[in-house]
Amino acid sequence: MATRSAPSPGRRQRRRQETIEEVLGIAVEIMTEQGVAGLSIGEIARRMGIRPPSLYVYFPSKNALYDALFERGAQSVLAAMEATDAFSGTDEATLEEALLDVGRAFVRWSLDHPAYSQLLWWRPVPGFQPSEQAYEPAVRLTERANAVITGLQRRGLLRPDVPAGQVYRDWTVIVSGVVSQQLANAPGEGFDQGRFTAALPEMASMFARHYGQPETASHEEGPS
Amino acid sequence: MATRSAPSPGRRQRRRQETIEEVLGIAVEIMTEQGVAGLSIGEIARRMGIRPPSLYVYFPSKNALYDALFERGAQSVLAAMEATDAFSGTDEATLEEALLDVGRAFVRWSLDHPAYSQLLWWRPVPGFQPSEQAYEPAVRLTERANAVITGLQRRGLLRPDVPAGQVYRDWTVIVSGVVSQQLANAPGEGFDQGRFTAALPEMASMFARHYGQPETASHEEGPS
DNA sequence: GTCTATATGACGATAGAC
DNA sequence: GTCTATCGTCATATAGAC
Repeated sequence: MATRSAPSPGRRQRRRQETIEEVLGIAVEIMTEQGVAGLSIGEIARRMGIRPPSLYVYFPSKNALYDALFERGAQSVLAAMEATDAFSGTDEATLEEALLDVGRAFVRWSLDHPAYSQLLWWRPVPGFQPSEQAYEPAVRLTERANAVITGLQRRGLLRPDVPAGQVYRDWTVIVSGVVSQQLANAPGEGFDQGRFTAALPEMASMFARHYGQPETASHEEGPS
Repeated sequence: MATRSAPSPGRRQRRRQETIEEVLGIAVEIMTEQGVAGLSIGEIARRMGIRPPSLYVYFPSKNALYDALFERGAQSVLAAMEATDAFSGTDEATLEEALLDVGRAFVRWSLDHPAYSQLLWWRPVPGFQPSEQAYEPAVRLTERANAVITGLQRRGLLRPDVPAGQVYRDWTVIVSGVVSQQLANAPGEGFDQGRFTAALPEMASMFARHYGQPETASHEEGPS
């Protein structure tokens, strides 16, 4: 009898990866519509035209699926932040500009990806804890953001009497407050129309006045 | 045969109310342990020593239970805020003191009631929308908080060129940012040990400097 | 009025046929 | 790799004992 020739390992793996991507994409769709906790294996299978057990070939459990989604989201926000001027080495911006730059990028990403935001920044899934691997991009983001603050400090743009960690913490509080208020109270408004995102510029101005180095320009403070 | 005399309506209703309170208390316990979405009718019944269907005598559905919890939580936070100096008429505080007072009270309540906080400020339950009745205390809280800002404005403690609504929005952003960061990243630390709650005083100071009326004391500006 | 007993359908998950 | 069959648990609903 005729035997179908086996597909090459490369092709099989590529096809498998395509299916995994399809699952993740549909999962994000469902989470966006129903909330993160509203995701169900059955609904994914229904939309893919397969039976629920078939999904267990790609993900051993629902939490493993959440883990893959967490990692994907963390990579996405990290990439979005790396693309900002403030994150890419050449920063000639003022303190206020740099703060507004990173704040805007973070808030914009969060509102553009509300499902990922809920999964990453809140804990809506009872039993789920992200694995170390899934969390790693988020750790890198924290490190990079801290490095930005340290860079501002090195350039003399920050008050010397305040530790960089405090500046990081406080700007993080403000930015996450904007995200949290906008997502909770008016998630449909988006970044450009958001009544809370509109607070960002004034917040950056206030923050820069408070934590910025007053007067003294930072250029050429070498020995006279 | 002996017939048990029927309990008086008053007694019956009191007993019913006690049971409802017990259900709500246990529900809060479970939500605190497992997260808001982790609440289940079966677990409540198990802890009460009854069968799940018995609970439907008191609540017609799980969402009705969430609704009662929402209302209870909203009443609780409203009461906590009403107890602050800033909310109770006699406010002789400075702008910074008043802001810190309300911010501290709100953050403290939120950290003391993490389950209610998730239910009230985020939307962790897929199908649930609070009823108007359940939401009413939250509306009152917003009105009262806005009135506090207006009162500060009337006393001349706020910059006249900034609308009161903006001051309300921005202080809300900061306070909710503290809550969100503390609950998401270190929920066990509590108010007094919290690494993010520690940011509140400096935030109030920064905020008061930025939005406060500079110099000019507000006392006796009548005709000379 | 309050409970138990019981049933339905959805869910996450596993075993095994093909 | 996908299916059917099945399990245990969940929210929910109804019937009926007491």
